[in-house]
Amino acid sequence: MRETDPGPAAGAPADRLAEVFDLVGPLYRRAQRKVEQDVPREGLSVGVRAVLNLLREQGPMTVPQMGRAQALSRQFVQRMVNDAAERGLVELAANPAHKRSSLIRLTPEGRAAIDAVVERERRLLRQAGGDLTEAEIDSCLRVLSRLLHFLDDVDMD
Amino acid sequence: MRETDPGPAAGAPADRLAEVFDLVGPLYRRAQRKVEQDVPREGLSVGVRAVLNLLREQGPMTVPQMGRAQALSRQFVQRMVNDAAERGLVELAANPAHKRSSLIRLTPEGRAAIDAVVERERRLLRQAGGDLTEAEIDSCLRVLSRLLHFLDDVDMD
DNA sequence: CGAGAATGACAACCAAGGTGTCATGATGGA
DNA sequence: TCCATCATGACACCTTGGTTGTCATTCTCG
Repeated sequence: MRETDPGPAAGAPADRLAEVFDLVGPLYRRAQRKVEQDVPREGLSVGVRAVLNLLREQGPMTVPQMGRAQALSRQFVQRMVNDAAERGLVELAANPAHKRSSLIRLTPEGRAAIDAVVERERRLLRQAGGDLTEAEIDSCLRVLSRLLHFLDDVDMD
Repeated sequence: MRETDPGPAAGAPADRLAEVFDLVGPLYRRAQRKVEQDVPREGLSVGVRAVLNLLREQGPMTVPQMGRAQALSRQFVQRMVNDAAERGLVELAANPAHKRSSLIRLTPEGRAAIDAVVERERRLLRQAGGDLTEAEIDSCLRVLSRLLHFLDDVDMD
């Protein structure tokens, strides 16, 4: 009767991948809520947190680079960076490669702020980890990265 | 110098879990964009798609149930359901368990619409699947579910 | 039966994030 | 070297996913 019959086994790989797909939404919302209720302690917003975290992990980079890295528009990242700069969390550094587009760098205050946030998140995740094995988490990372890169360049039909 | 030193190995489980955490944002955004550019063919919005998909997978349920299932507010789901109902994609069915809160059910049109969407998504995901093994995807599902349920009940601090 | 919980309806609101545009400055090719 | 072009920053506007708050109703259960 139905044209697509997932069946009780739900076996095919693409179907399981679809399950992953469906988990992303709820997960994102809850994660965001957690971050939202934690991050204000340092006076950050979710967007600013994302930017600082990126800088924390990848080192100084330009605004457009960050946009690409996080799948966000250049302009949005710019706003977050400006906001962070006003609060003294990041600063501009000369970019040898491009004169106009300066590198954004964490200030000591910025580093302290994002470190505090990340540290709390990790404490939380440690609890969540439970009996999950490294191998499982690695697989998860592989799957998600694959999905991420794939969604990046493919257009739907 | 830094209080949290991830180190080059990035080994500890909680750190890897943090990586998963960080992937969720970009993934969500790209996934959402894909869905956004696909879903209008059936005249759906992202929110309506989520509702229909839920009904498709879990069968008829009430609005509050759906909200809980997707980590969305009751009211938001209600809006989506009302919207879907206006378009004839879902219909109300008497709920034996609660007289006031009716079960929401897919109409044939609704089923056709969501099936079409899901089918296209699956075609896409099949491509994305590539050489990912079932086992990897399973691990991924386990990790994400764990994370999801954990974030659900725990409060920060 | 009465109190309190659950539901639907509706309004107000918030914030994430995108888009469009402009001016300016960088860059690379003829 | 100069010009066409691209990339960047700045700013305004908008969309919309999603929440919160409130009220009236209805259900449920002690």
